[in-house]
Amino acid sequence: MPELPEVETIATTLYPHVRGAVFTSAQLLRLSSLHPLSLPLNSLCGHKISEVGRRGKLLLFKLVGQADAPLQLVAHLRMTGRLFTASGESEPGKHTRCVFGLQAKDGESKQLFFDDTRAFGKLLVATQDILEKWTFWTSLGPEPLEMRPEELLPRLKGARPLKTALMDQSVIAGIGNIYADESLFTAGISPLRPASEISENEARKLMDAIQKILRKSISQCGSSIRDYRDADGNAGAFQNTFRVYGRGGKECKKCGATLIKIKLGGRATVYCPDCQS
DNA sequence: TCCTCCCTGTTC
DNA sequence: GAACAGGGAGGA
Repeated sequence: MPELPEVETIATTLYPHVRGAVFTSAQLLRLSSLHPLSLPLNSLCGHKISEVGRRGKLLLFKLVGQADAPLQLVAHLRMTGRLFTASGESEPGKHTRCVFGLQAKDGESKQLFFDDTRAFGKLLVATQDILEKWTFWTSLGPEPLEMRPEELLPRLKGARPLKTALMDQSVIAGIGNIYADESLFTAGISPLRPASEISENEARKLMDAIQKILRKSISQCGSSIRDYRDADGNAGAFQNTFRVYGRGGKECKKCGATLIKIKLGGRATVYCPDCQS
């Protein structure tokens, strides 16, 4: 499920395939895959891709048009969304939600596919004005890899569990279930601790852990659970180094205790009762 | 602030 | 044939 490291990997691997390409067509195969605030997909036609980036878990295509307001194509992949290119004329698959026609820099025709098995993902074509009407966008928290260690503590407010706060995209952008559990284990802090009761020292430790885990995962092209692949169809490798995520009931790799699995905010949560307090 | 719903494929 | 996976929207 694409979180920050996976989206970063997709942006990096997709960019060489689409750099300088111009949208020539857009076909939406499932209405609900388009965000309600979006302009029609075919407003992209004639626009050239200048950059592929990321903000939190959102994948951003920066576009250059003729005269009108600059557009961006924003993709939220949620659990099972995939973006990849194909050369020539490929047929949409069972789970293809959108197909774009592209004319590459060298004149070659390509396609950009948005596949999404569970159809939770969304595409959004937007001007800056539209983005500013999207409260999720305007309330996105800072990028964890650009935060200083002391920046986390003041953002951890309220009595809710620390893990719930970490997954709140307005607190810090890009962290989902996997990296929340893994970061908390690395920092040695229980996911159940009330967010507002974290000490300055613990918040620094947690920020360090988050950055370490995210960087390590990016260096291994992310984690592949079931569906995730980068734009070249390759799986990541970070799932092989999970210490708690998906390991409920198994032995803690550090102390041997049995890892506890609970539900927190409706999400599976795994932690070590001895290593995390 | 917490719960349910959205989706579909896989596992129990 | 039910439980589970899960980010975010929207409602209680």
